[in-house]
Amino acid sequence: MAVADLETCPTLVEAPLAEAEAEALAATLRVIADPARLRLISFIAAQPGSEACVCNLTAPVGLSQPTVSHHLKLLHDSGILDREQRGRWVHYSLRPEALDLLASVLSTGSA
Amino acid sequence: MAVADLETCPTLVEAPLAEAEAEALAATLRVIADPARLRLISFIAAQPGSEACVCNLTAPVGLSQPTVSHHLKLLHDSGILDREQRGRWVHYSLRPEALDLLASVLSTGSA
DNA sequence: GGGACATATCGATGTCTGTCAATATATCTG
DNA sequence: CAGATATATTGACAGACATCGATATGTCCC
Repeated sequence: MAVADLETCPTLVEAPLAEAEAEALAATLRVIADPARLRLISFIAAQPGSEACVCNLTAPVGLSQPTVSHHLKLLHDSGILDREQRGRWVHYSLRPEALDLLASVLSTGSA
Repeated sequence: MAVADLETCPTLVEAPLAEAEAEALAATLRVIADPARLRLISFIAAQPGSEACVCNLTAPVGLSQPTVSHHLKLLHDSGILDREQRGRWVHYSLRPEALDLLASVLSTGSA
C-alpha cells in the first residue's frame, strides 16, 4: 500500500469515500500519524539533499536501532522515503511528491 | 488537542520537529487516520452546506450508533467538525480550514 | 408529567502496534 | 577466512483503540 495508489482516489471532500478508498487513505495516514516517524521525516528533510544515513537517525529520535529500522521500513514501504544502500550504510531520502500528494487529497481547495 | 494548535508549528519539512510538536501533529493525524472517520468527513462534505444530521450518518458507514457518535466526538474535539444541536437532532458540519491547515503542514512546497 | 425519540456515555472485549532485547544478515577490512 | 560494523528481522509484551450492547441524558409532544 503506497502513497502512489492514492492518485486515483478522489479528494476527501469531493465525494463520499467508498470503504476500500477510505481504508487505503487511512492506511497511508496511519504511517504518518506517529511522532517518531514524523520526527524521522523532518530530520531527513532538514539534511542537505533531504537524505540521511540510518546511523545518524537513531540518536536524534532517542529510540533503539531496531525500532528506528522498523519505522524507516514502514515509511519506505508506503513510498514516503526512498532507500539506497551504499556499502555498509543505508541512506534514506524524502520523496516530496508523496507528502504533496497526501496534502492535496486532504485539501478542500477552498483556501 | 485541536488542529488550530498546529498553526504555530513549523512545516513538516521545514525544520526538525521537537518531541512535543511531533506528538501534537501525530495526535491530529491519528484522528484522521481511520477509515470510518474519513468516510464520515467525506459524507458530511458531500452534503449541501457541508453539514449533516447524525441520524443520516449511521447508515452509510454501517456502524452502530454509539460508534458513530464516538467518531464524531473525536472529529469535533480535534476541530475538524463543528457541532450544532437543533432540538433533538445534532448537525455536524465540516471546518475546511482544519483540513487545509493539515494539508499545508504536510506540503513540502516543492510541488 | 409521561412517553417517544435522538444522541451521548459507560464498560467490556478483541485486535493492532510501538517498543525492546536477542539474533540474523550483509558488507567491509585485515 | 575471521572479526568488526551497519542494518534488518524475530519474538514477546504492554498500551492504545475501534467496536458493541446496555444505559444515561436531553428534547419534543400530548
